[in-house]
This record gives sequence, C-alpha cells and structure tokens, in this order.
Amino acid sequence: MTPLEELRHSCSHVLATAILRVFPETKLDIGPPIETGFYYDVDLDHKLTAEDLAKIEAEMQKVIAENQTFTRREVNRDEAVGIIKKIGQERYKIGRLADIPEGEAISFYQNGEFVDLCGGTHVKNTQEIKAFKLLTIAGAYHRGSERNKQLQRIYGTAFPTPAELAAYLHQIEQAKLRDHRKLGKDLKLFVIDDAVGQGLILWAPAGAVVRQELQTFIAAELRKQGYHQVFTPHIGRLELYRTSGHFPYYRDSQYPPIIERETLAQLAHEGCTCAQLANKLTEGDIDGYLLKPMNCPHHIKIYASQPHSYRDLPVRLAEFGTVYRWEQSGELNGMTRVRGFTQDDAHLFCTEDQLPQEILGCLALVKIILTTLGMSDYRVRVGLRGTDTAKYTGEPANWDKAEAACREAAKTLGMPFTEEPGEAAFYGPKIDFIIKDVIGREWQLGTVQVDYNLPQRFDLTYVGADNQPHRPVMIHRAPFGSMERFVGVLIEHFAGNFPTWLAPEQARVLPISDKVGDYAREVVARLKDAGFRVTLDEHSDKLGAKIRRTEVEKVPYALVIGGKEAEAKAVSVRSRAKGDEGVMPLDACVEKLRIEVATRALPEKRK
RNA sequence: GCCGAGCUAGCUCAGUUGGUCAGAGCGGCUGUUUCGUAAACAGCAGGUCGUCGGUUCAAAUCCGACGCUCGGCUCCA
Repeated sequence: MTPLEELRHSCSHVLATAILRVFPETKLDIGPPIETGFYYDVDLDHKLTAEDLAKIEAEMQKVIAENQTFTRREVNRDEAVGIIKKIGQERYKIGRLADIPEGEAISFYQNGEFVDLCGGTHVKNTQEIKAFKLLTIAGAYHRGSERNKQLQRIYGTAFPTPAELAAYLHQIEQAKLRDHRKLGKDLKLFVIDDAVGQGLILWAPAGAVVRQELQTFIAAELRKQGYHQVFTPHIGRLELYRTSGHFPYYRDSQYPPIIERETLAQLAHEGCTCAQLANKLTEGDIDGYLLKPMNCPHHIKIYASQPHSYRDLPVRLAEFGTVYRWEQSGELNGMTRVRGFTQDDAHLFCTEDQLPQEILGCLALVKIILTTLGMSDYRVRVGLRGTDTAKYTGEPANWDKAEAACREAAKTLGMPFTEEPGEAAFYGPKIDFIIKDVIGREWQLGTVQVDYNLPQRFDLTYVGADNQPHRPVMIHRAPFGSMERFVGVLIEHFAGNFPTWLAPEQARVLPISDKVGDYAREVVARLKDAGFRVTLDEHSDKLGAKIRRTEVEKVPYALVIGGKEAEAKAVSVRSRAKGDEGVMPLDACVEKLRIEVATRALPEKRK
C-alpha cells in the first residue's frame, strides 16, 4: 500500500470506529482506499442523512484526538471466527474471512475499541490523519451483485495536509465548471427534452457544427484509407438480429420490437398474453422490426449482396450510423450515456492474412483523431472473453485467433495496455480507447473489434485464388466511438474552448459604435465569404461589455472595429487565447484564420 | 433497475417555524447613451413554485404517488 492509501485506509477504519459509536447496531462490510479517497460499506436500517454524516465526522475528530494506536494481530482461522463473533460482526465479516485463501495470513487491526478483520497496512496512530472529509452517501450492493442486499456506502477522502484536501475540493469544484452538461446548456450545444425522451440528444445548431466538422474531418481520412460510404435505415427486421445474435444476446438492452399492426390484431384475437408474445418473438414465430442496436447486420447485407473475389478485399464500408439501446434509466448521463447515438461506424471484410494490417489501419485512425484534438490522457484496454460462456457466440479456436490478433495489434501502439477478460463484445474481442470525464468516470470512445463470428452466422464468403469459397474476417471499428459521447468528452477536454476549426462561432465582429456599422457589416460579409462562421454584435453596449460577452461565450476571435480600422480597412484582433493582438489589415486577418482552421490548430494556452 | 438527494422566471439562485413570499441578479425587450479591449443607465415583460392527489380556514412551504435530474451501485454489443 502506498503511504496515501495507507492514510486513507486508516481513515476508513476511523470512520467505522465513529459509526459504531453513533450507531452501535451497524454491521460492517468493507472499507478500502480508492483512487480519490476511501469508503466504508455499512448495513444499517437507519437511512443515513447529511446530518448523520456531520455527526459521524465530529466523532471521527474525537477518535483522532484520542491518539489511538493501530496494532496488528495475526491469528488462525478459528481464532478469527471467535473474534468476529465477539465483536458481533458475523453478518459480512465471516464471508470476508472465507475469501482469504488457506495459507495466507489472517490479521486483525485494532485502534482504540475498534477491531476489524484487515490485511493492512495502516498508519501508526490516528493522529497521523491530519485532513479528511466525508463526501457522500450512496447505495452499493454487497459484493457488487444486484442479487445481494444493498448497503449504504459512505465516501470520504483524506490527505496528508489540510492544504492538499482543500486543493482537492477546489479541484472538484473547478471540474464541475467544465462538465459537458453545464457547458452544453450554457453554450447551447445540445438539449435533452423529456417530451422527446430520456437519453435522446437534440443537437442544437452550435453542437451540430462541432459534430459536422468532426464528421467532415474523419470522412476525409476514410477516403484516404479506401473506405466506401454507405447509408442504411434505422430499423431492420427482427429476423436479421436473430441471425446476427443481437436479439437473443442483448434483447433486454434494446427498445422493444415494433410489431406490425395486423400481427398484433391477430394475436389479440387469439388472446395472446404478454408472456406468450415474448416467447413467440424469441422463437421467431412472429416477426417485427427492431430499432437497430448496431449497424453491422445492415453492412453485412451490403457485402453479401454480391459475390466477392479475394482481389476485392478488403471491403471497407463506412457510415455514420445511428443506433438505439435501452440503457437503464439510472445509467443515463448527459451525452456520454444515451439511448440513441450515432457511431462513426465501419465494417471491414478481409482475409485472415490481411487482418493484422487492417487492424493497424484502424488503430492509426484512432490515433489521428486523438492527436489532432490533443487528447493524450487516455488508456487502452484489450477486452477479452470472460468466463461466462453464455455471453459469447462462436468457436473457441476462432476466439483464440481473434484475441491473439488484438493483443499483437495493441503491442504496436507503443503504450501500455491492460487485458481485461469479460470486456469483449459477444461476437469478438476488442481494443478500446478509454478517457475519463471531469468527475473521473471512464468512458470508452474509440474501439476496434475483431470478429470471426458474424461472417459465419451470415455465411459470408469470398472466392480465393484457389477458386474455392473462403470465409472473410470482419473488423468493427469506430474511432470516435459515438458522436454523442465523443463530443461530450470533447466539450470537457476543451472546457468549451473549442479550437477555431471546431468552434460554432469562430469570430465576432464588435463595432465600437454604430457609426462604423457599415464597415463592420463589410467585414462580416468578407469573412463569411471566406467560409468562416462569424457574427456581428450590434448591441449598443460599450466595447468592454461586448468583449466580455464574447469571452463568456468562448468565441475564439473578437474583431474590434472603430474609426481607425474602418479608415484603414483593418481589424483589431483580440483572441481568446492571447487577448489583444493588435491591429492588422483585414486581408491578413482572413489569412491568419484560414491557416489556423486549415491546420486544425489546437487552442493555445491562455495567458 | 436499485439506494439516496434534488426540482421556484430562459440561466444561477433567495424564500426562516404553512398566513402580501411569488422575489433578486444575469439574460430578453424598449428607451436613453455612440462608447477603444471582461459588465453604461432607466423602464418593462416573464413563473398555476416538476405533475397529480391529500391535510388545512390557508400550501412554494406539511403528507403521498408519479415524472425527471443529480451522486453512487448494477449494467454497458
């Protein structure tokens, strides 16, 4: 354990000590340190409130003031059971004791009157805890399983010094200011309206600009890499998804099927129950349509629509395809977890020999995006199949090949990656690029997935050099992941200060008075003609107010125009990053912006 | 879906123990001002206090149900 973890872990023991003093009937589960602090899971009939938290915190201060020493004691298993019974914590601690493998040391730590089954380690004395704070109460299932009782989890954090704690709390406050849900509203990027539906994003004009620019950008890269653009509808027949496996494997995560009116009437006539209907849908006795949960079956049908020679491969079909998934209501979150989203999707059909090269091409695309946007704080995960075999389709031999291909490709990234069993798609393993949002939650953005299974399920073939039919391998990939989630994360990445090429409004012309209105309109027209997104601030405010508004709305450039500029056919440039950049000829300004946009320059650090 | 918290003008929020409590700032509109690098001045308009029901002489305020949002948990092809 690092010293910081040790401190936090000790603080969680102090928390438990205090809870037992305030609520002696509390049954304790576990209280580990975590990345941002610590928690303790407790089972208590009384619903803890914010006031309770304050009470507990006060008691913790007393425990710390009591100058309690942490002492370790190793015991054998029988003694351990005895101790747990003696302290009346059988409910969870006996189970936790059973988790400790035979042969490993079993230890208890004691501070003051509090004794806890614990592997350690701890600080020497409670007085070493100089700065802590209890943060929130949340529900958490025992052992993380929905089938178990939900306990109350108390989150807190601790630091070596009060200054560090204060800095951390300040940092949390600052982070909230760049939350995409707040900025999305402030900058009018997107809207979620309950009348439309939970988790369904309405892209307002400003947000649509950002998305459109990103799509245009990636589309150009796709052309270079030999992709073909396709378009497919938002729904497909249920039978299609029975074949692909989406319906059987993920039916609970889909919007319910759309059933044809006549079929429904017939079923009603037969007195069909809901249970029977569900059964008929599963068995394929009746058909219907599904809002598409993934684009692959549609793309597969385009591939399958004509015979392919090995000379045609790889076939790369790309589409900004919108898909719908029935995410649990408690999971929905701004733009990052939604029920309808558009993937910058593509499916590559290739020979097994071509697979490594094609994966690399996909990874390169992801890297181009991340580099262009200056996103370097991400991690890479190779998602492998887990132990629950019912979740996956296909033969183990193919899975082995696909997993090996992913692993090899990930190695070429030249950065560390983790291999995580259970994180694969049902049809194959994947390489995911994962980024944290402002409050530390991780989101999967770009993904590259290797799939031997869907080609088999759809009986896809190509004719090889031997004039025999062969099975292609598929790659599913989405370098942005979804436009919604990516833009959500991007808003936070830039704190709303988009680079000029992405900024919804790139420049705003600020006439000092309406005496120069004519020239101001001339400047706007010139910039619009050059292809920029520019507006005119015609309010009768003083310049300071106009500049303030431009700054608050995070417009990259304010172009100030007064009598001098009008006379000289010039503009006074004030940038978001540098402030007043001085007067320059209008032509020079146009050229400056043109270069900045063409090179997709990143925002300079603000002075 | 589960546990907990919240919901008052477009936005951010104030409304003590139920009784001129329906308010402020910003934004918007109108007028005056014509202004040189982060907020000119004045006036006006805007809300059935999330929804529905209940308690009460009286409900933004108390109770219940529902909806949505937020923080976690679970889930995430």
